[in-house]
Amino acid sequence: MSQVRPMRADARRNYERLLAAAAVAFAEYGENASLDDIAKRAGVGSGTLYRHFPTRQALLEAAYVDRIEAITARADELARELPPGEALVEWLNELCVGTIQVRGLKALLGSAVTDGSSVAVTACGTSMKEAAGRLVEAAQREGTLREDLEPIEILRLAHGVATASELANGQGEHIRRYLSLLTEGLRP
Amino acid sequence: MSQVRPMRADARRNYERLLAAAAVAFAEYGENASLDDIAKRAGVGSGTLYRHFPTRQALLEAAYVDRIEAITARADELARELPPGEALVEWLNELCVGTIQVRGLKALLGSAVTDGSSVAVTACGTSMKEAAGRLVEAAQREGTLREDLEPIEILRLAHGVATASELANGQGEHIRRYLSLLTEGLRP
DNA sequence: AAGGTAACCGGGGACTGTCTCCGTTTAGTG
DNA sequence: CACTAAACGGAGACAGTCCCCGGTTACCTT
Repeated sequence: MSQVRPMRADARRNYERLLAAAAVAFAEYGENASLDDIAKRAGVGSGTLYRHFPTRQALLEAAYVDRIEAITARADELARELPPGEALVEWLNELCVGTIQVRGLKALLGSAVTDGSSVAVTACGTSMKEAAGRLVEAAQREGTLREDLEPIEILRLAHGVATASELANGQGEHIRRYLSLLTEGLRP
Repeated sequence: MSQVRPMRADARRNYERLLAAAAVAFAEYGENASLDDIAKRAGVGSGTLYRHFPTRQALLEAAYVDRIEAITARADELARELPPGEALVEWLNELCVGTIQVRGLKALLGSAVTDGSSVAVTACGTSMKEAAGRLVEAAQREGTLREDLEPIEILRLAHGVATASELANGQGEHIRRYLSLLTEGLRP
């Protein structure tokens, strides 16, 4: 029932070009890069862009799937290398760093963990939740993480930490500090 | 040396109208409300708007000064009613609620605690920092708050909590929970 | 190999928003 | 009342989003 027919050659070519151009543009100008400009860079008309990617979100997600995959893969890598609690914290740290440094990624990850967000981002949203879920469960089993925390809550809190750190200086220099404030609490 | 001459009557009138229209528009459409539309609602030309408020930030701040004042005043009120530690937490909770519920306020408060933000928001930024400073210092003296925390860091973290809570469902229902996760830490 | 057709392309154009410029109006003064 | 500096306002230049549809082309079929 799904579209059995493969993409026509020119369609696929333009799709790839758009993706490449989008990655460059989002990295340079952030999530609000001009879509028409992206189309121009890719050497296609804006109509073509909007046909392949109906929304900015769709393009954003497509341009960053590989990076999302890298992040989720990193979760399992850390799980093998470190004790559960440390693995989780380290992963959250790297996640926050990526969120801030890769312009445009923040918007994507944000809507990925937003309740009731569009269907378009469900794909990367669920894989992030699964990756977080494995680390969270392991840490809870180990006894270094509260039992009542959902994986998605951890992701949201990480997003909050990234936001707070971003306010500090735009770079991610305060991530480790704010992350440890979160894990340790604010009491002496 | 400052401008001794008072505003011309028509100027003041338009200024007030713009402020009122801005408050309505920001509340309705959020921080990205159309500025030309605000001018139209106020019954003035867009040139007049831009003359009185050169940037969106300037208008945003002017429209919400009273609310900022209410928030800072609330800090002292809570300081009188509750023990320092509880006063701080309660204030942060109310701050987060306001941040989320009053559309447009988030952007303002965000740039108010951003390092190296424009001079335009310094006014409300410093009064927020002072209000937070009083609560923070009292709590630290009481021994219920880490010594190494700066007031502005608390404000940034509160912004992060508001962001995380906003991701959950758009309303502020998770604020109390995320705030207590922050104060208590993530360990069991 | 040629031809038919569904899929695809591209950019023109309508729309919305930002922000400036400058001719016109008006409040306040003497 | 007249004069002037201050303030007004809206047209218009510019940029971005997104749709629409006449023209093109890749991929079948025979």
